[in-house]
Amino acid sequence: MKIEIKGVNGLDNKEKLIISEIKSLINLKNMEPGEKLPSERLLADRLGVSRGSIRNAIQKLEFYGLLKSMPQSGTFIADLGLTAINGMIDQIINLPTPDFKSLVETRIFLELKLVKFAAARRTEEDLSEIEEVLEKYKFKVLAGEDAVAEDLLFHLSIAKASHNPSLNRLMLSITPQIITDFEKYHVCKSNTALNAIDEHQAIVDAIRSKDPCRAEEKMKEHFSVLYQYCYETN
Amino acid sequence: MKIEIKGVNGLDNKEKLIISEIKSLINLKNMEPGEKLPSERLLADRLGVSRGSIRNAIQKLEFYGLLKSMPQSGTFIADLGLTAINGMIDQIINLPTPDFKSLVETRIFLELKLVKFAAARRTEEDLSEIEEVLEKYKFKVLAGEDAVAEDLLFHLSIAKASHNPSLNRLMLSITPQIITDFEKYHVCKSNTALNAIDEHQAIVDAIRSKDPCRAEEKMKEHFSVLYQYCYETN
DNA sequence: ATACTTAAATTGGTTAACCAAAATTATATT
DNA sequence: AATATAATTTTGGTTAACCAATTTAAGTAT
Repeated sequence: MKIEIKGVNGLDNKEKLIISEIKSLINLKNMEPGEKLPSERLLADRLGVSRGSIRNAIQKLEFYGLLKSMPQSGTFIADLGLTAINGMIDQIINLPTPDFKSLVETRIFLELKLVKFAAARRTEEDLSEIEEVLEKYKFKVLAGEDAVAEDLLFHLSIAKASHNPSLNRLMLSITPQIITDFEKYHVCKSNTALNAIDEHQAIVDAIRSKDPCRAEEKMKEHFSVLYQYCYETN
Repeated sequence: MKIEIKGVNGLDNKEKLIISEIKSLINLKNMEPGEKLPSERLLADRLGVSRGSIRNAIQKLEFYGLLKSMPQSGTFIADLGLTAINGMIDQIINLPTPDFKSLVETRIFLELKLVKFAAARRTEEDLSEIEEVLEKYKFKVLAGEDAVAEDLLFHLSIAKASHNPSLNRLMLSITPQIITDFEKYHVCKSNTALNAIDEHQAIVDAIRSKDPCRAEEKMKEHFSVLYQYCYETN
């Protein structure tokens, strides 16, 4: 039995409630940001839920950098000031689940930058890794087999070579959703197309030459079909 | 007692180990992606750790869209193919902790796009929300008070108006780290500067006029000092 | 044989008890 | 009185038992 993974991000109602309650408590106690949050036990008791639920909610807020748990010490609030904390939590709670178009838009935007950085900053090791992945991709395509995974790894290897962990992280987090949506909407049947090989090769050549502009240009060409799909419905 | 929140992202060694073991198990059993992961109990037993630790690791991978837990049913692997799963997990485990420069670079890159989208897509409601936040910012600055929080909320309100949840999410996740690093490195003392008011106002004007190019231009001006800081050390 | 019903087993989620490290308080020593 | 030391409390992390929904298997009537 297969199942669809969707709504990767986003919080369920219980998480939203607990996070909201935590926010209220921070305000109520007029806590100094940078100080400790009440202990998990106290929070659990105060909100009438288990510690596990509290820990789960804390982990979500840790992802956004608002909290940080220290073993045997406590959970600390980011030193942002109450106003900022409130504003951020409100936005986090109300953040809509990204739709397909947002994801595609983000991916194109991201990858055009990532490939520029990669061309500018790639090491010899990065380059050989990219080329290695490309070879595997070629092999699969020429064998007439499905090469979605190899295509994905090619793009991820470029993201890695960008040497910007922050952007790389975003790339990693939106990639699976895009891939699965792709297959759902049947947007891209060209993963096995032969011309994609040339496009990939052109990108690698630009990266090898350390030519950011050309790299971006070639990536844009590679995304042309996707680009149209994304903006024709505007 | 205050503490510094750092290394927001990134996994600790135990998490890395468990995730790595899960990867091995998926490969060992040659599991079909899209299918169920072994149950938490079985994983905990197999890896010699508690279910809680397994659940923690699963939640991390859920963030990257590789897994999805369904109540009373099981944890499902994203339908990406084994090769892709392996590649992604390897990259996730080895993802470096973003340094300050990466974050600043990402923020500038992000916000230049977010403000363009905001100018193109903002609703009347978005606009009045942005203007409201700006007024609060002005008030604080003119009163000679610290306005870091209000500055932050201004930028977040623009991010929201971009109507791209995916980019907005990234913006939210890097913001606290940047703010705290700012104060640490003393990069920007100009948060209370009067000229920042004019810069913010110019950005809002462009958004009101639905002029994406001008919005981006004004945002670039607003970031000029930061921009220099980010790239002068190149 | 097939379709339907029912009972047992499995699952992720929840709760409560336990652990070791850290922080705090109390005590002793100079 | 100030400082160092030891006992106690508090903390996040871990483990184990429990719950309800789901899934699977067995049973039964058609």
